[in-house]
Amino acid sequence: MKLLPIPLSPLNAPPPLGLWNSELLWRYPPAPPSPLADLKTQLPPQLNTDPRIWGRDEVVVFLRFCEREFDLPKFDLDLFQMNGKALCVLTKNDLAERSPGAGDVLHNVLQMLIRDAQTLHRHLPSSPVTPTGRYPLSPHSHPPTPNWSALAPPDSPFFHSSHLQQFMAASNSVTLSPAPSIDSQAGSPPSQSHGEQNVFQQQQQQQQQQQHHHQQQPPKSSSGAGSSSSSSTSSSTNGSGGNGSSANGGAAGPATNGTNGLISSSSSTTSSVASSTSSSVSNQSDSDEEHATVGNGTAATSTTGPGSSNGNGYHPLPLSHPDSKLPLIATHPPQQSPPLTPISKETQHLGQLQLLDTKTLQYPVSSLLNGSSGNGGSNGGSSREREPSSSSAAATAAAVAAAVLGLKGAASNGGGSSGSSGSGSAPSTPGAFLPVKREFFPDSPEPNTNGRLLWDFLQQLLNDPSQRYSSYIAWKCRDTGVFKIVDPAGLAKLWGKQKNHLSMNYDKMSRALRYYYRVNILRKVQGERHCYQFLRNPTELKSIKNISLLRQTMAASQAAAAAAAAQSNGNGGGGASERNGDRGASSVVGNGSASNGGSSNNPLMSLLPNGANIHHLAAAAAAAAASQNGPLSPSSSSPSSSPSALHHHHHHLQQQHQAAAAAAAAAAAIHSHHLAVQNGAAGGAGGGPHQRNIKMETDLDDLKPTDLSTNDRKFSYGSPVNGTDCYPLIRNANGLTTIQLLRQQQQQQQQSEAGSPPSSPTPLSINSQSLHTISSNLHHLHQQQLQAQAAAAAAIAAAAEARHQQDTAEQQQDHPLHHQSSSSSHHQHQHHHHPARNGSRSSSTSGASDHDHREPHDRDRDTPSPANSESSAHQQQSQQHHHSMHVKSDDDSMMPTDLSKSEPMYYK
DNA sequence: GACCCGGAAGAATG
DNA sequence: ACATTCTTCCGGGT
Repeated sequence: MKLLPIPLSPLNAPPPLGLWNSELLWRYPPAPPSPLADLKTQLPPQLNTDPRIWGRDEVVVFLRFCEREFDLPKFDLDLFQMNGKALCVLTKNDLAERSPGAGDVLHNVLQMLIRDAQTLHRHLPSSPVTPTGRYPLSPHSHPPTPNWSALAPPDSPFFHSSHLQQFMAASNSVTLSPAPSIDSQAGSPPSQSHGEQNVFQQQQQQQQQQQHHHQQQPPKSSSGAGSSSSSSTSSSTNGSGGNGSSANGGAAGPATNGTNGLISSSSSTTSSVASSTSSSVSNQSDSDEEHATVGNGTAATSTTGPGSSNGNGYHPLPLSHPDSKLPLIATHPPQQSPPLTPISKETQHLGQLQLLDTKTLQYPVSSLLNGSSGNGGSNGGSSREREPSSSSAAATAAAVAAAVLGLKGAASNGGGSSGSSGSGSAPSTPGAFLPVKREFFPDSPEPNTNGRLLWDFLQQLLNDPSQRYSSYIAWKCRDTGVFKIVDPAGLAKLWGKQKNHLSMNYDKMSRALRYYYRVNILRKVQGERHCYQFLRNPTELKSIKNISLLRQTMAASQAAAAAAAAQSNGNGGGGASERNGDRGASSVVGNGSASNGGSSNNPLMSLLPNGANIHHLAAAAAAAAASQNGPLSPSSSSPSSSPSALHHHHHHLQQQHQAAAAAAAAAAAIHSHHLAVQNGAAGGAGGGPHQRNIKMETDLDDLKPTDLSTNDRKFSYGSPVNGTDCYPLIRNANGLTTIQLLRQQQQQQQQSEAGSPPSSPTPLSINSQSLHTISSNLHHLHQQQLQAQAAAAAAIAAAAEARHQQDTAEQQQDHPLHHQSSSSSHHQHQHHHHPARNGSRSSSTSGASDHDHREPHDRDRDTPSPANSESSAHQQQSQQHHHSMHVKSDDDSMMPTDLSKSEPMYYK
C-alpha cells in the first residue's frame, strides 16, 4: 500500500507554515507541502481535487482509485451512493462502518483533499498581493500559504474562498480561535430569533440539520473511531478538546483562557460540530454532541469546557443555560430554532461539508492560531518586512492584481476580512448560497480576537442558535444590529463571569459598551432603555482588531509613508497633511495604501474592510484587471491549481502589475467621488511609485485608530443594495466583493467550459437565485469595469497632469485642497462623527496616552466641559445615526424595524 | 432612582 | 514598553 496521506492533523500544518512564511515561498508558492500534492496528482483525471464537488460518479471513481492506490478492500458501492459532499461529511466512523478496514484510509484521504482544497481557498484570501498588509493583520492568517495562487482554483465550486469560507465559516467558525468572533459573526447574522433568518441562520440550521442527519444517517460508531491517530487528527484535535482547545487557547493565549470561554463555547460548538461530523470525539450520541457542547458537555469538548475557563467559566452560557452554546450543533434547540428552513439537501450537504471543512481547516487554523501568537506575529512581521521590499510599484500592482484575482482573502486578512466578511456575510447570495462568512478563516486566525471582547460576547449570546440567552439579551432587529439587553443585571453577571470579574454590574458593563461608541462599534438606541445597536457586523468588528494591529505595527511605517507622501506629493499640503497625520493612521493608511509599495505594509489594502478606499481600489483594480486580463482566474481556474499553475498565475499577475496599477488608479479615480484623490495619487497609482500620491481621503482621516466608522459603514450600510446580495457586495465597495463576483463569474465560466463541475449538487450547484445574483453581480461588475476603465484613463491623465503641475510647482497643494474640499463634502459626515466621537473622548480607554497618540480628536475636542461633551455626544449619536442611517437610506428611525429585512443592513 | 454619559485611573492582556 | 480593552469610580445629566 502506498502510504496514506498524512493525517491532516494540525500538527502537520505548522511546518508548512513556516515554509510558507518566507517571502519567496510566498511569492512562489512551493508545491503543496502536504502529501496531497502527490495524491492529488494521482487522482484520476476526472476527479476534481476538491472532493466536495464530486458527484456520485466521481465518488465511485474515487473509491476505485483508493482501492487501487491503497490496496483497500472493495468498497460496497451501495453504501457510497452519495456525492462528494456527502462523502466528505462522513466521519471516520461512518466510513469505517461502510468500509471496515478502509475507513481510516478513506477518511484520511478525503480529509487531505478537503484540506487541500480549503487551504487553497483560504489562502486565496490572504493572497499575496499585499501580503504584508494582510499578514500582519491576520497573522494567524493562514500561513501565508502562497497557495493563494491556487486560490483561484476555480475548481472548487465554491468560488473562491469566499464561498468556501462562507461555508466553512458557518460550520467552522468555531474552530477558529477567534471563534467567538467568528461565531458571532456566523451566528449573529444568522439571526436568531425572530423570524428573519438570514442566510446564516439558514446555514446554521442547515448545518444543524445536517449534523443531525449526519448523525442519524451514519450510525455513529462509538467514539472509538477517533482513536485512529491519523484520522482523528483534525477532528480529534478539536474534539479532543484538549487540542482543539489548545488550539484555541493558543490563539487566545493561555491567559485568554477565560476568553475562550466564549470561544470555547463557540469553539465547543464548532468542535462539537466537528466532532460530530468527525466523529471520534464525540461520537457520543447526537445528544452527546449537544450535551457536550452544551452544558458541561463542554467538558467533553474539552478545554473549552468550563474547566478551562476555570473559575471564570467561560461559557457564558453555562450560567444560565447549561447548555453552553452549542449553537451550531445544538440540535434543535428546542426553542429556537427556527425551524430549519427546509433547506435543500444540497445546502445541508454543504453545511456538512462545511463542518468537514472546518475540521480540515482546523489544522490550518490551529496552526494559525498557534502562529497567531507566535507565528502569526512572526508572520506578520515577516510579511511586513517583506512588504517593504515589495514596495515597488510592481508590488503594489501585484497586490492589486492579487486582489483582483480574488483574494478576497486579502481583504480577509487585513481589512479584507472585513470586506470579505462583509461580502461574505451579506453578500452571499441570498439564499442557499452560502452566505456564510468567509471570514471564518481569515478572521479566526487573528489572534487578537479572542472571544473575550465584549462585543463578541454579546454577539455570541445574541446569536446563540438555541437562543438560550434570549432572556438576557436579544435582537430587536437583527438586520439593523439593534439589540436589547433584556436582563441588564443578569447579562452583566454573565459578562462578569466571562471575564472573571465577579463584581461586574450593568453600570460597569454599560461603560464598556459606551466605550464602543467611540469606535463606532455600538451606539445607543436613544429612547429605548438597554437598547443598543451594533454599527458593525461581526466581520467588520473583527477587522477592527486588525486595524488596531495594523495601526500598531504600521504606525511607524505609516508615519514614514505619510511623510514621504507629503513630500512627494504634498498631499495634504500643510493643513491637510496634518490632518492626515493626526487622524492618523487612517489617513496615513490611505496614503500608505497608495504608496502601498512604500509602506508596503500597509495594511491598507488589508484594511479594506473599513477602508472603503481599498475596496474601491480593489474593485477598480479588479475590474480593470478583469477587463485586461480577461480571465484572470483562468489560470487559477485550472482546477488543478497545481503549484506550477499557481506560480504561473502569480507571474502572470506580476506581469500584469501595470494593469493592476492602472486599475488602482482607476479605482482611485472612481473613488474620487467619495475619496478625494489627490493629484499625485492618481498619477502615483498609475506610475506605481507615485502611488503614494493617491490619498484616499475618506473617512479614514477622521477615524481614530480604532475607529471603525470609516467608509465601510457607508458602504456597508449605505449600500443600497438591499435587494440582492449581489448588490450589496458590489456596493460594499469592498473590492473584494467585486472581486469575488468576478471570480465567480470566471469560475462559473470555467466550470461551464470545463464542464468540470460535476453534476452533483455541488455547492455550486447554484440555484436559480444564486444564478440570478451572480448575473446581477456580473452586470454590476461590468458596469464597474467600464467605469473603472474610464476612470483609469482619466486617472492616468490626471496623474500625468498632476505630476506635471507638481513638477512645475509643487506648491500646488491645491489638489490637496481640492482634495479636501471635495473630500470635505464627504467628510462632512465624518467630521461630524468625529466630534462626537471626540466627545466621547474616550479617554476612557487608554487614557492620556491615547489622547496624545490618538489624536487630534482631543485637540478638536475642546474642553471637556461636560456640557460640551454631552451636547457633542448627542450630536454624535444623532450624527452617527444619521450617518449610518443615512447610509442605509433608511432613516433615522432608529429602530430598525423599518429596515428592510431583505437584507440586514447590519450584517451586510 | 434608574438609566445614561463620559472622564480618569488603573488592571489585564498581548 | 506599549497599545488595547476593558474595569472601576465617579460626577453629572435626563
